[in-house]
This record gives sequence, C-alpha cells and structure tokens, in this order.
Amino acid sequence: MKDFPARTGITLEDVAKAAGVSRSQASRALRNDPGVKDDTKAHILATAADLNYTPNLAAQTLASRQSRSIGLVVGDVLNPYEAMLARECDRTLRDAGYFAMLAVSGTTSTIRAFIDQRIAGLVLIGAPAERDEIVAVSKLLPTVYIGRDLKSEKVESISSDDALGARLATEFLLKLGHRDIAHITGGPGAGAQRRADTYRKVMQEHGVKPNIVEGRYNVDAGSTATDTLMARKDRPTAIFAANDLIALGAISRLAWHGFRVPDEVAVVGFDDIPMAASEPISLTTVRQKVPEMVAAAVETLTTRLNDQAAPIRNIVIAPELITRRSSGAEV
Amino acid sequence: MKDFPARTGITLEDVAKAAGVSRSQASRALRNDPGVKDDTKAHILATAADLNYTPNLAAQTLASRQSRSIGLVVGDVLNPYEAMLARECDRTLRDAGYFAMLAVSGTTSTIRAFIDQRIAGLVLIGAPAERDEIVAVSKLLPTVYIGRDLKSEKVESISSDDALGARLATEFLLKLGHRDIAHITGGPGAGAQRRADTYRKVMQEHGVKPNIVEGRYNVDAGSTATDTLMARKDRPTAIFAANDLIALGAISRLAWHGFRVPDEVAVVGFDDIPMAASEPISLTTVRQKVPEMVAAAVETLTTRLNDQAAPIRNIVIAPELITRRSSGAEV
DNA sequence: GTGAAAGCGCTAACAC
DNA sequence: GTGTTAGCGCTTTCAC
Repeated sequence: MKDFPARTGITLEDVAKAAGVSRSQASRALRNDPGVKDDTKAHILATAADLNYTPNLAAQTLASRQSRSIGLVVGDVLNPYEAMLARECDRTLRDAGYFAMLAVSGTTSTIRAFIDQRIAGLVLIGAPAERDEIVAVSKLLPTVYIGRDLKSEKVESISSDDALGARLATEFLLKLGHRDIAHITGGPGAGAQRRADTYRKVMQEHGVKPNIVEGRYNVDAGSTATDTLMARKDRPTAIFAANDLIALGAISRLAWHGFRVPDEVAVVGFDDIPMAASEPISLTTVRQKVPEMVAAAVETLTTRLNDQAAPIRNIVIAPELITRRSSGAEV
Repeated sequence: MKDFPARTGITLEDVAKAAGVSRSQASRALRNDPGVKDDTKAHILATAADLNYTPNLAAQTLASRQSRSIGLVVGDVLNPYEAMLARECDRTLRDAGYFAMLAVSGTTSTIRAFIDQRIAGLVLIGAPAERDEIVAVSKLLPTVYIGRDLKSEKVESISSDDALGARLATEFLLKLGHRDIAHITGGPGAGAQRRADTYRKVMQEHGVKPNIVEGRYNVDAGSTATDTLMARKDRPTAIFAANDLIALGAISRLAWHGFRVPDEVAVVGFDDIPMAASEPISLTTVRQKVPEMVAAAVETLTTRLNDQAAPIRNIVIAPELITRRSSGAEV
C-alpha cells in the first residue's frame, strides 16, 4: 500500500515556529532564496521535511503573482504523434517544476479559460490552426508552439525539418531503385506543403516525374489516395505518405487490393508513431524526434518565463529515417 | 483576429466600487449566492462584464479552501480508447465549471504532485493499475475511476459491461454461422479476463469449443496471436479480439499471410477506436460508450464534491455492437 | 542574515 | 439584503 501524503494542514507558520525562525526566513529557505545562512537553511528544510510540509500553491500564486502552471493545448490527442508530444511535455514540464494543465480541445474558449486561470505560460501542440490566433495569444503570455516554424510570426516555435524529412524519404526510395514513387500529401497545411514540395524537387533533381495525390493526415485519406494511385495504368512501385496514418491507410488498402508490401509496393511514412514499429506493420518512416523537440520547447518556455526579454527562438530539429520492412530495404 | 482578454488587473474591489456596492455583495452576486436582490445582482454582473473582470482563481482557492481543478490521470494516452476518454473528460469537466489538470504518466509521484496542488478531486482513467493504490488515493480525496468496476473496493467507478460486450460479439459471430471462433485475450487484467470468460461461456452454451490465445492490449500481441492461430491445422474462421488494437494487428497479419478478411476470417474487435471506422479497416466492434461513461463519471464526481456523504456509486454501462465489413455481415 | 509588517484578491462569518 | 471585519498561507519590501 503506497502512502500518499494526507493533505497536511501544516503551514509555513508551523514550520517557522518549529524551527524557531520567522516566517520570512522559512519562506526564503524553502524557495532557496539567497540570504539565508547555510545551517539555518538546512535546519529549516529538515524541520519542514519532518513536519511533512507542502506549500499551498494557491497562496504562493496569490502572493507572488505568478503561478507555475502551464497550459498545454493539444489540437488532436487522437493523433498518436500529438499524443506522444503531449505525454512528453507533461513529463518534462513536471520535471522542470511546473504543472501542466492540459486541454485537448484547442479552441479559443479553452485558451481563454486558461488565461482566466492565470497560467504562467502556454505550450501549443498543433492548435490553434489559425496563425492570427496564435499570434494574438502569444502576445498575452509566454507561448511556445510545437509543430510549425513561426519565425515570421515572431512566435517561439519548435518544429521538425519537414524538407529534410521529405528528402530523406524520397532519396531513400530513389536509392533503392524506385522510379515510380508517388506521394500522398497531408493537405493544405504548411508542413504538409513543404513535404510535398521537397518530394517534388528531389524527384526532379533525379530526373524522374513526381506523382502527387492530395490527401489528409488520416487513415481514410491514405486509403482513398491509394485507390486512385493503383487504378492508374502506370502504378507506382513506391509510396511516400505525408504521415504514418496515411501510410497505414495505404498499407491496409494495398493489402485489400492484393498488392504485397514491400514486394510490389514499398511504403514510407512520416512521424514514427508507435504503431509504425509494430511487428505486422513495420513501417519505414521519418522519425520526428519527440523528446528533443519537447526538451527544446520546455527549455525555450522556461527561459522566457525567467526573462521576458529573452530573444525569440525558433528551433528546427532534424528528423531521421527509420528503416523497417515496409520499404523493402534490408533492415 | 480573435481577441483574447488581456489579463485584466481588475479585481473584485474595482467591480464593487464601480457598481457602488461592497465587496461582499459583489462576491455574492458573481458566485450567485442567494441573498442578493435581483436588480442589484444584475447591475453588478453588468458592471463586471463591462470592466472585463475575471476572478483570480488563486485568491478564490485560498479564501474558500477549495479549488475547482480536477486531476485527470491517464494511464496510456497512446491507447486511442483512453485518449478518447481523456478528451471527453476534459470537455465535460470544463463544461461543468471545473478545470482538468492532466497527467499522462499515471504514477504515484504524479498523483502526489496533484495532491500537493490541492486539487478538488481526481478522475482516474486506467491508472494506477494497482487496486491498493487506487484505494489509498480514493481515501484522500473524491475520486472516480473509469474503466474498471471497483464496487468491492468501495471506490466510485464507471465501467462498461465487459461480459455483455463479449457476449454480443461472440453471439453475433455464432449467429453468422461461425463455429471455429478464436479469442485473443487482452492479458491478465480483470476486464480482459471477464471478456475471455464470457466468450468461453457463450461458446460452451452453444456447444462449440472455445479457442483462446493469450494476448495483450496492443497491435503486436494481435499479430503474434494470429500467427499462432493460423499455424494450427484447425484454423478459425473468425477471431474475436479483446480490443481494437489487437484486431488491427490480426487484420494486418492476416493480410500478410494472404488470408482475406472477412471472406476467410471474420474479425471483431472491442472499443471502437476511430481507426476502426476508417474505410480500409472497417472493423466490426463492441463500442464502449465513451460520452455516456464520461458523463456518468463527471456527474458522480461533482455529486461527491458537493456532498462528501453521498452514497458510493458504481455505474456499469452497456456497450453496443457496431457491425462493419470486417465481420462479413451485411452492414 | 534576520524579523516585522503589509499586503496579494478573495470568501465567510458576523453585524446591522 | 447589505456592509464590516477578519482572515486564507504565502511573498516581499523595509528596517535592523
């Protein structure tokens, strides 16, 4: 039976009294403010631990006019990639001494509620979609956006290098000898566009014709696009999907049509969601480095929290290609 | 450009002054406490709106000794079913006037952090796994567990009727004429066990031999179990998977082996995650009614929050069978 | 280096 | 019905 701390009624006052010091000193010691003699501090800390003291956050927030809770807005938790980011953010923020308040419906009203709550900062994961909105929010409080490069908007952001990722995938397929490589896009978003553009460019660089089908970042789009692709007389021998969900849709549909993956059609995705690594899927994909991205995001945010004047940072992280069976390369 | 409320420096005092009343009356009016004349109240509310007043939550919490934040602990956000529950909880809680603080690593230390935060209550989604721990936590503050029936532990819970779900799936397959129906389990958990037990019972009731392979609630387990199943000489003509992830693994692997779904093997899952509805998968499955479960959970929690002495509730919700192509039934 | 005193913005008796 | 008076538990000048 784990023992959880009962909500102790112990206050700073109790600790101070027990330690024989004033509340101010106790407060300073606990927050390790400078200006407390080392042994006094040690004594206070010991006493606090002894009494099982836990500070009252509400009081702290009220008195200091700053909280340690961070709003974490996730556009679509049902997208495994965003879920991975959210989970990692939660952990990292906690480790950094903050509390994450998650909202999984990234609407304006949600963010408004957060602001009313007087959170210290905001981490936005793929939401809101509108640039205007992001900019508006970021002016109100420290904000970092994960998933898109917002350099031109002057909003701090962490993103992954979509162009590089698309290049890795396309060149890999090319190197494997494929010429008829199709690309299923992820829709009109900037990231998806960059992936498509880079794919096109790389194909042209190698003197082969691009073959693009419009899609969306979900399974159904992958399926539909695959139907389109395989109905043509010049079928592709490889498909580069703008994300793993699309790739999953493609693989499923390919199987339904009776095409063998990777023998008849090689498939490469983007993101590296957990399912991509699963045995029956074994999807070759461009991994977005979630831990690195989140670490950078939290670092950026905490830096700003401690210094409003810190320069705006826009970090772009390089993804890496993870080869598995779906592409037919020796793994 | 959406306009977000700037963090107004407006306090209750300002509102009271502007409305020409005392702080107490303003406070009462804003929280619509009884004992404020209707037009006074209207006037105060109007003034507050005018001034763009938003209450300081920290001050409220401190003064009233109760917060409106609810800890939401999710065992595994990467499980789409839990992600669905989490999203719905977030929304519902917000609509009920609470704030959800999400933690996606359902460890003891996380919960401890929540308690330190002096949250009002806790919603546990599939975590912690240990009964002891759940019981310990629930003694400390209002808690409702989603996903398991904790009646015997005297912990409020909302669960879905696993036995009924398993029965629906098995009988459906039987009705379709299948006799060789295999079941891939979800592991040692109580819910998974109940599904397996019920499957076995229903099979026996119909005079056919159960065929159980041990699994886990994930794609790989579905794949592995399928290998086992299809390697035997008496191959099943239908598979009832303990959840959708397993079913997905089975379908993928079946395709890999060259078996047609549903022609050669029918597949039925459990949960109804979004991917189950996708075109290329089209999985027949037992839907757990997420909105109903969450509504019940939030209702249960808020009831307790308002009345510590309320009787403990353990609500079990009936799932329903959703037929799609994977089972071969006419849809 | 330490303590005293004054709030932070609100709620909750208690009077009127 | 409405206002007055104390705090809630902490941080933060400002003296010493």
